[in-house]
Amino acid sequence: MDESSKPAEKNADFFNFFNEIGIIAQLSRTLLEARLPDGMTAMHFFIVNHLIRVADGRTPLDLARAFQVPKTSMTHSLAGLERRGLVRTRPNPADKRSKQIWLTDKGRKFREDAIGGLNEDFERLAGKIDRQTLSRVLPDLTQVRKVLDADRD
Amino acid sequence: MDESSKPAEKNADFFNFFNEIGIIAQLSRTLLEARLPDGMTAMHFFIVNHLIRVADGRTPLDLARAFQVPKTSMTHSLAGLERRGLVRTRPNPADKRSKQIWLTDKGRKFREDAIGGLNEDFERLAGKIDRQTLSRVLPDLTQVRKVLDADRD
DNA sequence: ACTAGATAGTTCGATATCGCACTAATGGAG
DNA sequence: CTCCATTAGTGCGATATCGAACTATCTAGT
Repeated sequence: MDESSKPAEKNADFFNFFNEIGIIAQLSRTLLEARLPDGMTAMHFFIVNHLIRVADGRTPLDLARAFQVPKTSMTHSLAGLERRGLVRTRPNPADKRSKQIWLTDKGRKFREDAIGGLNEDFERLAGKIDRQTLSRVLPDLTQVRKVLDADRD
Repeated sequence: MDESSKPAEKNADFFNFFNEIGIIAQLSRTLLEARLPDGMTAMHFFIVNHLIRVADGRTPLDLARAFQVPKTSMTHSLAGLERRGLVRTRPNPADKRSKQIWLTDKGRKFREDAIGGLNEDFERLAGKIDRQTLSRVLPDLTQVRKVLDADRD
């Protein structure tokens, strides 16, 4: 059996790919969090962003599923957002066990400020990362993401 | 000023790129952690893997820099590895403030077991993700990673 | 050699993540 | 209608992350 047929060699591309992905994810998360008010996490931003991009009034469980986190984690993150006045909670009229999460004006402003800051970062990076590179790679990333998403069952 | 020249539109590629990266990173981290013994984190694996790929005897600060985490976090992660007997700590002969981290046999086996499990995952995914796709995208990811890495200063 | 600033690591406190067990409400089978 | 399995959310405990402050040691400038 020659060296290159060992699984470790054969799967080196997977290993390297996920390794680079993980590093980029961490560095970009750091960029994002540097643009957020003190004590706010990337998850707080993701939740607010999701509520704008998809729609207000999602339930905590909807959000937990959207980000693939346990519902107890979402309870905690939402408590932080509510304590800071970025979202408001209403009982779900269709299900008394459930809640709906609505953005406040303060929540919308929080997102706009963060995105404004990020755009500064992106302008700076645009000199060193070709936008074409990103758009060329994007479809492949999307495909990988979909496969992984479908695989988790 | 037309719509597409607004920063939000102009930087959409950055946004989408980092968004996909973040999702893939989280899904792949979940895959990894499912292959680790109970209570072990992805960071534990990364540290052990780094010690094998680069070299034994790194200091905690070396490791903290390599993973871009605060040194206090590294102290904690290393304590977990040492408590489980996967690494051993020696005083650094060249600097009495410092320590060296050495792998134990148990640590090497821990890594091999995890990689063995991951290879099963990769074999399964190889049916749905073309290895060529990964190797095609890899150079671009590496470039982005290097730019981000150089940018953090 | 002395001293001041830098560096390696830890401790501590605050917050985040997440599994388990619990309550309340729902909804389907009979 | 009555059960009871399922579902939405929370409380709690264990562990993880990380900034601030601290100790010990090193090093550069004089």
